Amino acid sequence: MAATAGSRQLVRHSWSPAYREAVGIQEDLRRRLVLTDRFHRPLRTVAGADLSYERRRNLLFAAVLVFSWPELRLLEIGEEVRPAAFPYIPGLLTFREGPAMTAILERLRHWPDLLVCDGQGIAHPRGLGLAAHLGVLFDLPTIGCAKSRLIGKYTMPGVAKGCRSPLVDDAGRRIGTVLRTRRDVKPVFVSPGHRVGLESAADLVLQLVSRYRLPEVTRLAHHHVNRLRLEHCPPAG
DNA sequence: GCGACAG
DNA sequence: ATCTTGTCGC
Repeated sequence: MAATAGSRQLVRHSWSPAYREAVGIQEDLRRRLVLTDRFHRPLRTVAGADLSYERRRNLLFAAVLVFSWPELRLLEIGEEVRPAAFPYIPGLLTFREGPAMTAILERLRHWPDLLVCDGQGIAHPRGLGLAAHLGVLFDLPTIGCAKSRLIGKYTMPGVAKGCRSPLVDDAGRRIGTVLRTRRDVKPVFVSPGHRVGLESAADLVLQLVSRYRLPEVTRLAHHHVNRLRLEHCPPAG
């Protein structure tokens, strides 16, 4: 772990650690997490990040889309295409997706006030899912909005849009919110990343939702990486 | 040993 | 995440 000058990423570490080393990195970065609302300034821009994977060529297609807040006008698209250099291991997703995401963040011209990631925030075995991890590396306010559970217990929230129930860890501490973003549709799992409180994380995600299950910023990022993949890997070959 | 397991 | 065919509904 080292401090860095001349870049937005304030902390650096290996992106190809052995399992035990990766766990150590997460445990270390976890101590730097800020779990209350500490935005650098009032919200003016919000970004969404997502990634697509092409098996045959082992390629990752990542994108970060920056939008104005609250109008959600698209301001910038950051992209990165590169080989996957780390396998998917539950609990170590950041080591697979992190390199592409950090490369994009380093190049953005519009630095977002908030980043929403497709994955967990603190709802993670060591309290440092993808969103929390990226937040600490850049001291960037982040929220994790995952489509399924990694850890934690919960009761299913009501079927109406906006219904929520707490996500709780084994020690009984609250780690996130199971949020119904659309009537009768499977809820999302929201947890704070960095510099955002538990309640605010769910509130913000709900504000970012329109008529679909996922918040607009990650939904559009998802669309974008799929387009990006099709450009590089046309259906036929 | 078994079950669980973001993307 | 991807792969993969059909199916159901607005």
